[in-house]
Formats: sequence, C-alpha cells, structure tokens
Amino acid sequence: MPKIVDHDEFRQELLEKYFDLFAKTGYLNVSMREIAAQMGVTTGTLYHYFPNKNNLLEELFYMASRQDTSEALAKIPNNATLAERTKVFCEFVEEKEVYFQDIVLLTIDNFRYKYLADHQDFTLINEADNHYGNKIAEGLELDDKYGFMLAIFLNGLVYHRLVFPDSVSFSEQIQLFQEMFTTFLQNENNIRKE
Amino acid sequence: MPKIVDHDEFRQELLEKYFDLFAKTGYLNVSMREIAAQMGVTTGTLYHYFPNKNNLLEELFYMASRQDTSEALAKIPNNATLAERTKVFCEFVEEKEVYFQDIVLLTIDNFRYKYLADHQDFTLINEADNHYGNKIAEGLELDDKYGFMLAIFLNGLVYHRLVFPDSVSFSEQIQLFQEMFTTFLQNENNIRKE
Amino acid sequence: MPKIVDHDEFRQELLEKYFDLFAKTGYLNVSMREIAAQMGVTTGTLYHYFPNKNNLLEELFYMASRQDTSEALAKIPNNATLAERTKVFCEFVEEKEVYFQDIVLLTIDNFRYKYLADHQDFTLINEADNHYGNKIAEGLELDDKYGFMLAIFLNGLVYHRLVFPDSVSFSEQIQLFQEMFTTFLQNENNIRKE
Amino acid sequence: MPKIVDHDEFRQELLEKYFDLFAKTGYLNVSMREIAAQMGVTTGTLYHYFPNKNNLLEELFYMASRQDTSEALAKIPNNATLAERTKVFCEFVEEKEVYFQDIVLLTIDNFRYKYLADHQDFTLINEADNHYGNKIAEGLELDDKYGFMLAIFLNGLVYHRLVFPDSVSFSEQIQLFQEMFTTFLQNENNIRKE
DNA sequence: TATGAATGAGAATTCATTCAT
DNA sequence: TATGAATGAATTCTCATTCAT
Repeated sequence: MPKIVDHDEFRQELLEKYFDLFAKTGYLNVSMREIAAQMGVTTGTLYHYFPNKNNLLEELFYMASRQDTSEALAKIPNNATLAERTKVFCEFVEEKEVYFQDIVLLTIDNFRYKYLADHQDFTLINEADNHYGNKIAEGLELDDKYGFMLAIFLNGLVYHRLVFPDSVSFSEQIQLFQEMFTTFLQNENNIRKE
Repeated sequence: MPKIVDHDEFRQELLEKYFDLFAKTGYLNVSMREIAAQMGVTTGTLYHYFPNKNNLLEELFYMASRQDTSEALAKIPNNATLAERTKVFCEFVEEKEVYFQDIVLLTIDNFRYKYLADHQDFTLINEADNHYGNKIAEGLELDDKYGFMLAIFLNGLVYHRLVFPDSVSFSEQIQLFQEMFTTFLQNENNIRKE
Repeated sequence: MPKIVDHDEFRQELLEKYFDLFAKTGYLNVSMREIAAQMGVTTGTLYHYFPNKNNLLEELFYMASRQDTSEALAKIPNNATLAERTKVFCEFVEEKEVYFQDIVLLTIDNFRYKYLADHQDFTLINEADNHYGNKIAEGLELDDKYGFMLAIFLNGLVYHRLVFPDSVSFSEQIQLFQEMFTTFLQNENNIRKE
Repeated sequence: MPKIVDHDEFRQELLEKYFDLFAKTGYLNVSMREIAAQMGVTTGTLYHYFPNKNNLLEELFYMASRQDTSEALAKIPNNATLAERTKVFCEFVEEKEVYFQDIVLLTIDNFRYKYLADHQDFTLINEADNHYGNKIAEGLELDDKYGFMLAIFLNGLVYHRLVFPDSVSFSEQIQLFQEMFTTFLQNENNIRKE
C-alpha cells in the first residue's frame, strides 16, 4: 500500500518551507540536494513533485503572488480617511518587512530565470504585479496610478533597506511619505474616483 | 621593462566592458571563463587584474556609484529652484533607466555574494549607498533624509519597471512624484538647510 | 529502495584500491580526476563517498594504523622472550617494507596538508601515532618509551631506504639493532613492567 | 651599464632564502610567483637564474647535502671516547632539530620529484647519503654500518617528531639510545676498525 | 639583465538530473 | 511512491612558463 499523500498538498508544504529557508541565500544559489535535505526528503522525492529546479522557482513565485493583498485590505476600517487607508498599507509592510524583502529577492530570481531562458513570457509575473497595484488602489479608493505609486515607494524602501541595512529608518521614511502623499492628494479634487 | 600596459587603466577598461556586457544576465550567472572570453582575454589575464570574482563585482559597484553622482550633480544649473533640482535627478535616471536596472541587479548580486560569504562586512556597499544619498541631498540642498527619500522612490521605480516591464509609465510616475515632493517641501520652511 | 550498495563497505573498498595505487607517486600529486579514473568511478561518485581530498588522506591514514598494529600483535607467540617479541616487529616491517615506505610518504602528505590548512589540529594523526607506540610497547611488554624507541628506529630505517635505496641492508641493520636492544634491556631489571 | 651581480653568488643567495622559507610548506607546494615575491625578485628574474622549478629543487638539495657534516666533525675533541663521540652527533642534531626536519622534508620532495620524473637517476641523492654515513662513521671511528645506524636512528627521531610533535622527548630518546649504543659497542672488541 | 603581462591547461569541487531498485 | 548512487560537464581559481619590452 502506498503512503496516503495528497500530491498537491505536499507540493504546497514543500514550497512554503522552501520560501522561508532560502530567500536570502538566493533561490538559484541553493542546490536541489540542499533543498531536499532541509525539507527532509530525498532528491528523488523532490523530483517526484517538481519536474525541475526552474519549475520549483516558478511555482514558488506563483504561490507568493497570490497571498497578502487580501490580508491588508481586510485591515481597512469602514469609512476610513485616505490617511488611515494609506497608513494600513505602510504599517502592513513595516510589520512584515523581512517577508517583503524575501519577495523582492524572489521576484528578482524569477525575473532572471525568465530573462535567462530566452526572454520567456512574463505573463505570470506581470499578472502578479497588476494584482498588487490594483488591490492597493482599491484599498485607497484612488486611481490605479496612485496605487502603483505607493507600491513603488514601499518596494523601493524594502529594497533599499535590504541591501543597505540601517541606512534609513523605516518609520521615518514612511511617516514622511504618508504626510506628503495624503496632503498632496487631498488638495487634488479631481483625483478621487467617482 | 615589461610590456607597456598601465595596470590601473586596463583594469578600468575591463570593468567598463564587463559592465556593458553582463549586467542583465546577472553577474553571478556568468562564468569567469565567459567573461574573459567576451572581453577577449584569457582567464589567467582576468585573474591578473582581479583577484577573484567577488572583487570584480565590488570594484564595479564602487566605480558606478562615483560616476553616477558626479555626473548628475554636474547637470544642476546655478540658482536652480527645488523643482528644477529634483527634475535633474529624475530625468537623469529616466534617461539612463536601463543602466540603473543593471545597477539594481548588480546590487542584489553584490548583496547575495556578501551574504553567502558568511555575512561579511558590507562596508564598501554601504559607503556607496551613503554616497548616493548624501550627494542627492547635496544637489537638492535639503536634509539627507529627503535625499534618501528621492533615491528610494527612484530605486523603487527602476526596480518595479525592471521586473514588471510596462506596468507603469516612468514619466507619469516621476511627474506625480516631483509635484508631490516639491509642493510638500516648499511649504515646510523648516526643512531647508541654512 | 536505492541501488543496493553498502556505503561503508564501498568506501573501504575504494580506500584499499587507492592505497595500492598511488602511495609512491604521492597522494597530493595525484588529481581527484586521476584517482577516480584509476578506480573506475567518476569524480562525482568519488565525492559521494569522500567529502574532499583531505578527508580521503585522513581516512586512509587512520585505516592503516589500525590494521598494522593488530596484524603485528597477532604474530607474537605466547610466552615469547623479549628477543622473540622484538623480532616479530622487525620482521613484520621487513616483510612489508614497501608498504611502510608508502605509509611514510602518506604521513608526510598528511602532515603537509594539515600544516598548510592553517596549522589545523593534528588530533587524528597523533592518535594514530600513539596507537603505534602503545601497541608496540604492549607487544614488547615494556614501558611506552621503549615501544617508541623501536618504532623510531624502524621508521628511520624505512625512511632511509626509501630515499636512499640500497645504501644499507635492511636485515643487517635490524639484526644489529635487535641484539643491541635486547642485550641492553635484559640487563636493566627495572624496566620490565610488573 | 648592467648591474654588477655575480651570477653564482646570487643563485646561492636565492637558494638559501628558499630553503629557510618553504621547507614546512613543501618546496613543491609553493608557486614560483610566491618564491619570487618572498625573495624580492620577479618571476622573470627567478627564471634567469634557474631554468625551471625542478632545477631549483635539485640545486637546493645539492646545496644542503654539502653542508653540516664537517661542522659536526669539528666538534669532536681529540682522544674522545666512543660515548663522547656519539654524544657530539646526538647533540648536534638536537640543537639543529628544526633544520634537520627541513632536510627530511626536502629529501622527500627531492625523492618524489625524481620518482615522478620516470625514475630518473638517484646519483646525487645517494651520493649525499653516503657522504653522511661515511662521515659519521669516521667521526665515531667505527665501521660504516654503525655510522649508518646512528644516522638512521637520528633521522627516525627527527622524522617522528616532525610529523608527531611532542609524542616523544628528544633528550630522553637520545639518552637511551646513546647508553644502548655505547654499552653494546664497547663489549664488542671486533667492531673497532684497526 | 630584468620586468611583469599573458597564457591556457589543469586543479578541486559542485550540481541538476537520471534511473535501477 | 520513494530512494540515493551515479553521472560528467561546469565552476572558480592556480600556476609553471614564455616573451615583448
């Protein structure tokens, strides 16, 4: 009798472990042997669930892109002001900074793998991005371009503090940005979506 | 007397060639053999000029940070307003967007290399970052934190458009940011350095 | 189930093959590629069984020290006189002279490898040496210092004839030494262990 | 005008430096670049004085083999007893133990190089050995075989303490050996040369 | 004489992947 | 399903030697 294992569930389990373990080291810099060892399976088993290393990376990216926006949206109270809405996103990222650093690194790895593999299609990757931008805009009740603007600044901050730790203060920078962002947008009547 | 070659000058020449050739592919993904071949030298020669691959990366990064800032600062006219000053930096990055995407990738590679090598000191890399931040602040005639803020947004934008090409318009985003940034800072009398 | 191979047994098999093949040439002068080729495996396989070249040397040395002493001790008859006991060790080395020349070369290689690697600890190598000294003393039923004395002379002889072949006669030298050694020790009542 | 340099004298100077610097590391394990650097010359210059690396080693061995025996012989007083004569050699080696360890290592390297190079002639190497043996016998006023015996034991002791530091006491071992050696030989009337 | 840039084969080691069991 | 032994090309880096100057 074979072990009773739900194939997809186990795949998911492996992916989550992989994500936590290897972001900083670089997904591409970790050998399949190491991945397998850390996950408590053998290389053979790993290949049973993922046809090759690139596929593992792709799946990982896909998984990560599905998470988190809904979590942030849920934190926005009813009838919140723009300042309050902005604050929710900023604090969400601040609290999960390390996680978002991992996302940045994963995204770069994924980009590289795609780029290396002869400019393969970026459908998945762009879809994931749109997802983020749209959801933030939706949360802010603003036009998409302002959703992206906030996303860009937060990404920039996460990236910056990843590669240059301690060069800037997270809270100082987001406080400044929030002030600037909300002041600016409140004065522009036309920017609000109907 | 040996063959007439200026050691430092040739190093520089190699660095520049290398930078042009390989940024997109990922510095870590290109083997020293390939690098040498593309540069028209042998591996032995390459190692004559750079003790190891890590050093090649570091030197490249350091070189870039010095060049960029002095080039950008030179573009600021005398008696320029804050809006004009900000514009110089934004346009500088816009014009050289592909170049700065390479810098982002190089920075990540450099980070990973250091991180892998047992959390080595990031002195050089942080120094380069501070240099960017300080020089931008100097160009803006503002406090350092605003220099970093602009740097963070521009980095975020470059990163974003690198991994999610065409998701946002560079010019739209910088236009919005410039407005927001200058409007906000002009109203705050206290932020201006004496 | 994997391919049926007893990991430890195959390691041992490889060690023995290696020992026979390469002692004279110098363990360090043979590349891992050559070793693998001569053993009929690939480099990958070799590294599957030994983490690095250094470890291969160490294991080899350790293996040798255990085998030799137990083999020699087994040859000592019950109720043997000191002269007979001494003779067993001398003849053991004489019979396996070429083998012990290999051990000398291996020992030097091992020493150098350790010395080069930043004066690493010589624990294993010293343990092996103590083992030799103690076991010889045990076989002679004498104090350790006399065990080492015999070991030193035999080592000296092996070394001498290795680098200066035919300069002295093995049998002549050990005959002289045995006479001298046993005559001397029989007159010293106090040296015998109770 | 060329620099006034006595070719042979400079060769000699280089050899002596080389001997001191690289014994422990292994003459063959040091690159020509390192040798040159440590000697304060360039590789080009080094090759001006020695046609290749093997020749450097050979010359080094030749140089070493010419030294020292005369120095030891000079220390023997007139009308010295056998015990006194033996003592001179033992103490000579004890005082210069590190130097003799280097000689052992050099001899092994030389042997290996000869052996590797298709069993080249060992003339030089054997000549050097005979030189040692004969001179010791001459100093002891005994038959050559006893000269070699002492040489073998001293070599054995030096070798042993090189690779197994602190395993035995130099002075204890030579004291024991001297007693044994002289007691034995004084009782054997026939061994004395006429 | 002396320099040191250049060479390129070869070193140890790693690694994604396959496949017999 | 699961194992882990086996593969062999690729990686970073070293080094004795040559040679234009």
